[in-house]
Amino acid sequence: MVVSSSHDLSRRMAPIDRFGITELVVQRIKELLESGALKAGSRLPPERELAEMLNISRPSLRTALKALSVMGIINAKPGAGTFIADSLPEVFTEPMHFMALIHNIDPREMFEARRIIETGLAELAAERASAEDLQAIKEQLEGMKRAIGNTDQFLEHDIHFHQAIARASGNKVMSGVMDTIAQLLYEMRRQVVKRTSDFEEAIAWHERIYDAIRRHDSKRAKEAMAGHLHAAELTWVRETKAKANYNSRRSSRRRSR
Amino acid sequence: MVVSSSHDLSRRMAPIDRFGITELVVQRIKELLESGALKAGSRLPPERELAEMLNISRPSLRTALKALSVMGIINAKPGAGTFIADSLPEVFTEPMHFMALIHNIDPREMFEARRIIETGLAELAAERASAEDLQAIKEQLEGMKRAIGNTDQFLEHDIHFHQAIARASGNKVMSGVMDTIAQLLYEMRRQVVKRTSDFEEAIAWHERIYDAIRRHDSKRAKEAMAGHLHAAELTWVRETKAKANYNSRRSSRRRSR
DNA sequence: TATAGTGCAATGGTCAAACCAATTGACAGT
DNA sequence: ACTGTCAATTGGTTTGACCATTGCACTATA
Repeated sequence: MVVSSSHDLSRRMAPIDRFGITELVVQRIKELLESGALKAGSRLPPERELAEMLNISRPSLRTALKALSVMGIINAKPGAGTFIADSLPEVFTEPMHFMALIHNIDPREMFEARRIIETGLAELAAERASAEDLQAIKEQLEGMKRAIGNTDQFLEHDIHFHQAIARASGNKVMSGVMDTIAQLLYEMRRQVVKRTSDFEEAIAWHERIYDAIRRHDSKRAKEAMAGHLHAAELTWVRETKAKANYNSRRSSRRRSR
Repeated sequence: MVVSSSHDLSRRMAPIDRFGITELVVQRIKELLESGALKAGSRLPPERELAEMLNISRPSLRTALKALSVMGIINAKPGAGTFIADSLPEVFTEPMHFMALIHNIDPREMFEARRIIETGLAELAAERASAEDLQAIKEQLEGMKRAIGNTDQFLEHDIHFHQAIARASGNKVMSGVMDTIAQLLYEMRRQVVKRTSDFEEAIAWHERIYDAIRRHDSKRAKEAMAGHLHAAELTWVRETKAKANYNSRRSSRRRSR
């Protein structure tokens, strides 16, 4: 009776090692990426083999892989295999979504974040934009002009315009964050309002931004971007309030029946 | 033959219908958060019940939950239950790690991102910092002074100093991104060098930043933060090069045996 | 009565085996 | 040379069981 817990104790001696098997697999993938054994576009071994290699069951491995898949790190195709994502355009989207939902992020806060990030990006883009970068930005600008009257198509080019600037900045981290925030704002906007009328004003701002970047005038590029985003935020607030008034009028009318 | 592809085309118009069950569960959780049925700290139903509610198997549900767990959205405790995270300090860490690994992100790029974000945060903090915010920042500054000579402890206060400023800015999105980048940079730094000697210089910069924020001088706060980060980057480059030289000397010595 | 110990139930964690579904690629027929 | 077909490969899902940890109520004891 007295001696009973000898091996129990030795098992308790390593309590901090308590990582889930999933986290260990994720860590392992990281190491493989770091060592160069895996890189963008690489095909992972089939799940059954990989599970055997790691000496874990296939469901356990799948759990970890699915977690990476949800984050957009890997893509799995039945019949083909599982691949490391070639580019990571949406790594921050899910986390950002949940952050916004759980913390009740004010859209103003996101506009503020976008202002800081995109003014910085515009500044960098003006310093570094190559001929190809400028061409890409210009194409989106002209796409916007052609899309006057078509709100969806216009917004599409609008997004791509800002993405082109972000890419021209040469900073992948910043451009990834920017892209996520912008995407989220456009989603919210689309939920609030379907039609927007200020095509000309938006184009004028974008013209100014493009022109400044083309001349490698970082100071002007920064100012133009700041002005544009300020105007965009005002527009958004106006649209939202209109919608809110409309809704409250509807609901009060409904209540008064 | 001429008419054939009518419905084929219409089927190609909606290729995104391919959702896995995992993504549907994640989507469902999002909806529950949006509707207010779940909020920060909420306890989810036990897996067995939840699986039955959603009419899916428990492993399938678990896969989705584990994905959220890896992202830091939920915490699961055996015997207790699964809970929505009360705060989300680390939502961006995993995605950022993988982005850095896959895209071979240059540390200079991260310093650049940090410069843009933190100068913006310092500016906002100077405008908005409350008495409590200032107190929190000051405490970390004094902690740094007490920790002179103890690199690890010093860096700890250094991180918290910047986090305190981020919180004072009132912008959770930006502060989350900043925190992730800073964390990653400190990790890299810790791998490269164990001892740093410029305690006094670092403290001088932090003093300037704190002072500017305390006086609500946003322009000076911004400049001080920019100067500090510039100096920090130079230090990092110097340390890295020293380590690289040391390594290359070692390896060439090894080769010449 | 209060407190500490003990055991049971609830809950998350893992595994095994089997089957389904989609894709790919080789093979046969034209 | 082209095209349709079928089988092998591979990811997707389920069922069922068992283990490990925690929480809590119950009980024995001071």
